[in-house]
Amino acid sequence: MTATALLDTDHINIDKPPFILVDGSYYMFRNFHALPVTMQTTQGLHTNSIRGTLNALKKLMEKYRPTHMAVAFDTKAPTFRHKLSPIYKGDRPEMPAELAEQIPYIHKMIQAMGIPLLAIEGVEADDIIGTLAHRACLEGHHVIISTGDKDMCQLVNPCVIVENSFDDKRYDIAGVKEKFGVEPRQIIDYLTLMGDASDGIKGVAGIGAKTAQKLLEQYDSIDNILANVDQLKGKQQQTFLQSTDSIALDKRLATIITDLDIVPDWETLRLPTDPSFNIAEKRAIFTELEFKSEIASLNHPFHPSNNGSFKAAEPAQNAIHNPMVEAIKTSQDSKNTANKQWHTVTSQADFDTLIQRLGASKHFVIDTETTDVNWQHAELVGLSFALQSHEAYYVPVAHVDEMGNQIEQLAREDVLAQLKPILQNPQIGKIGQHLKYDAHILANYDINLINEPKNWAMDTMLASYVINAVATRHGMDDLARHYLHTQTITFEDVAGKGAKQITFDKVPLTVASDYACEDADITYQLFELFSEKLRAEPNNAKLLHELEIPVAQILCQMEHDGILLNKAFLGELSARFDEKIQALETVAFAQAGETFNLASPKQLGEVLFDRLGITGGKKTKTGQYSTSEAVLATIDHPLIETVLEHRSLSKLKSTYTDALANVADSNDRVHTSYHQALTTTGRLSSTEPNLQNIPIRTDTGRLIRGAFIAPKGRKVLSADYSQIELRLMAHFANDPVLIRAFQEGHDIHRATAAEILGKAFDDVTSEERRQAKAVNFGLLYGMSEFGLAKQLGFTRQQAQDYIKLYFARYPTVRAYMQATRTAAQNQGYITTILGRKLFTPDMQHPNRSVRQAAERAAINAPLQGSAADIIKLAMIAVNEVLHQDHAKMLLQVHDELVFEADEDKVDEIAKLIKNAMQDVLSKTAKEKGWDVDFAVPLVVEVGIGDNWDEAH
DNA sequence: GCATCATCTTA
DNA sequence: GTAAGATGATGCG
Repeated sequence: MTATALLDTDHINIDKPPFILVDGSYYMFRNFHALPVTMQTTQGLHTNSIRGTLNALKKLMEKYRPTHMAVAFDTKAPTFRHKLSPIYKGDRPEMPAELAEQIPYIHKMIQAMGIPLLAIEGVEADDIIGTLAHRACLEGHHVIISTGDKDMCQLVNPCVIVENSFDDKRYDIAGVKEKFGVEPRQIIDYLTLMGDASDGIKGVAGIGAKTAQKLLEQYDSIDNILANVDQLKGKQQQTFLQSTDSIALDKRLATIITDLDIVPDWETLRLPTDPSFNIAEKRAIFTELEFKSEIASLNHPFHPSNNGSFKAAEPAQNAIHNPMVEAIKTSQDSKNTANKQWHTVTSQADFDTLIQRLGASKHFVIDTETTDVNWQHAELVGLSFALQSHEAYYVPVAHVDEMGNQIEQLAREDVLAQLKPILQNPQIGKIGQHLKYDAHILANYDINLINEPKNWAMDTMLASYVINAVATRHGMDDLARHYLHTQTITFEDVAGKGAKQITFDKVPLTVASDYACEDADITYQLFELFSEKLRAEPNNAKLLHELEIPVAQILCQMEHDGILLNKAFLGELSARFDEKIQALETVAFAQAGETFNLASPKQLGEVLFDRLGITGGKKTKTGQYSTSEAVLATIDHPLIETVLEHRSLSKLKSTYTDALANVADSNDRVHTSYHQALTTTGRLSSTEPNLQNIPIRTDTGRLIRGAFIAPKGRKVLSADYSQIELRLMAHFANDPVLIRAFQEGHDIHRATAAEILGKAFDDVTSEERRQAKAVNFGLLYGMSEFGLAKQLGFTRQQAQDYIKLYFARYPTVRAYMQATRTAAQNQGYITTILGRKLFTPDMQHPNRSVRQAAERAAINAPLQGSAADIIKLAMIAVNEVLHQDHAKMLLQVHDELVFEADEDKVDEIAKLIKNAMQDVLSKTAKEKGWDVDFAVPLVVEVGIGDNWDEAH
């Protein structure tokens, strides 16, 4: 019996929020198949179904603001339908393990959210929903059943609507008619006639959706069809007569029960109205699931980015939303439940106590919170501290309320004045995550954190990098996840992202304090963990304290100083380039016979290969024509030269002349950022702007280097290591021929050519030298004959022969390459000259090309990595001999250091630098306890000029 | 508004 | 063939 007959719908109050009944089992399955199975926590728990179910529930609650709700689930226990029919749902395959593991989490999550969950052993979710919908109707509620199961449409009546939040389709009475062509009350018969294999309903043979619809339109019900079976045609009549038994069974299977013996207690189906309800449980489960935005919602329930968090319905006119009060509740709660002691320090008395503890400590964590990731524009907003795990302090110094008004807090200058002696005292070690940034910020307030390497007890980012550069990225959130299995509150969680992001001073204080305290706390926990790891591997500790930390402090100084630009000159170049670019564009359009965007590879490809009919176009992996220089160079057409020149000038203008002028400060100095924990080999990288890829190869490009100058009375000085990676290869391979060539100071490429070709050194042609150079570089990059052939325009056979010849002359090099490969394969890492372990993933990868790429990287890693070690050490050595008043180290470009130096002392300074750099292994490394016996001389070439072009 | 692709710059 | 970062175009939301 369906509910309709019993209903008197006049008393239903549609102004009240509807009672929402959710088919939990449907959402669980549907989301599992709809969302990628790659959604997993770092622990490998699949979360696609959990995530999808959560989103569906949130969407429903947002939409209807219900006061009452229930989610029903099937259980594993057999139901009466199983007893009725042996095939009922019998064909269904075993539930995938990836889904099964999610079920307990889905249940736990729903319960944590305070949503009534109904799962009754031996009862199907459909029947629970049917019964509750029926009861709710009788009591005058408007009901929405959320499911994608069409069977449920039998429950639709004037007060029950079925809705699918997957496709947003709603079925009221008219909707059901439109979709199925029958009344909701006929759905059971409709299903019985046509059958439903997935539900074990056999149906009547030969009857599908269309016939079922037609029959029910004509006869209204199966009972009536059977009563008039004689009217049916021969075959159909036969089938019906034979099917009466199975029809009866199918009908029972298809009928959703609406009168189960369960009495809903409406109070137990009421949703909580307080967003902080169960917050600890919510936090716990979302943390375990690594649902960052959900955690953020808990921390900051009224943030604009938080549009999906659960907010229970309340009459709008009564709502007194006080974000601060709510935020305090949530953060208090989180502190208590996690058993953490996080404090916000706003009174002088509390701060005095903190200062006392900091001053008496051996070391502590410090972290600064600011208004900007770029230290040049950042304002200090607060500082957090940790002296032990699970305890942290946040001292706000420039927070404002949502109106932008100052809030009660200690004054920034007072706080900093009291901290300064402690922060500058190297006897009290500072611990931090990416301390270079904090050092920049504090320097802006005249506090010097880079006075001595010892002042930094640890930088957790650098420690992680030294321990294993590739296991994880080295941001704090990554480290917390990887090493502490903790999902932290991210900055985006508290401040939003993109255009809507707010600055940290506007984040409500309690939320900000939690975030900042967590950072300090996590950093302390990482410090303890990494200290342990570093004790186990003393060379890593040495790399951190004797190499990376001193380098970080030097980089801080270099970034702070910045290099002077000749902005007027850059402006001239821009104008000149622009003029030429315009002219080239006109020419290109004439040559192409049409106008198009020259900067668009897509349009250019179409013009060249489709319209001008040029053949030999190569496609990129996305299927469009490649128009890279290498491809265009093989084409003979006047348009090509124009395009290439246009491209080259556009590149120079947009990437260099325009961009550099834009990032210069008010004193015309540019401050790059060096990233010290990014590359897989130990190299630095440079961003905003990247000053490690300033042009030099072409004359036009090289002009840009002329814009890097020194102030009046100073010169630009450049010092670079000559052939450092090849020297390292000679050393590692211990190759007598190469070592002798370096010892005798020969041009190494010419010497290589002479050796391979069996010629006298002076008889080597420039073409032969070029080829030898390509092979030498190829070796450093783990070359294949294919790659070499491409580089030199050789056939594969020629390339193979050439390599063979090389290895015949340099057998030790071949042995070294093979030994590196083996080491990477067997131990999973290679080591650099200072013993840095560089892990080599994918050496056993089943995909051949991935594996070969890994092998090439493994061959290159000790060479590039050792060169990186050497120049880092050189920076330290040079810094020790340099007088800050007379010269500044400004740039590092992998094998080159760039300085500005007083003109009258520049020759003397050049000698100091050259010697410090050349002696870095024989002297500096040894002083710091690395025992390196380097077989070839390190040679440094120094240039001096009025700009970087002249100096190089 | 944001992510990805193709291209080009360096050591 | 190694290691990086920036740009404009393009396509998705």
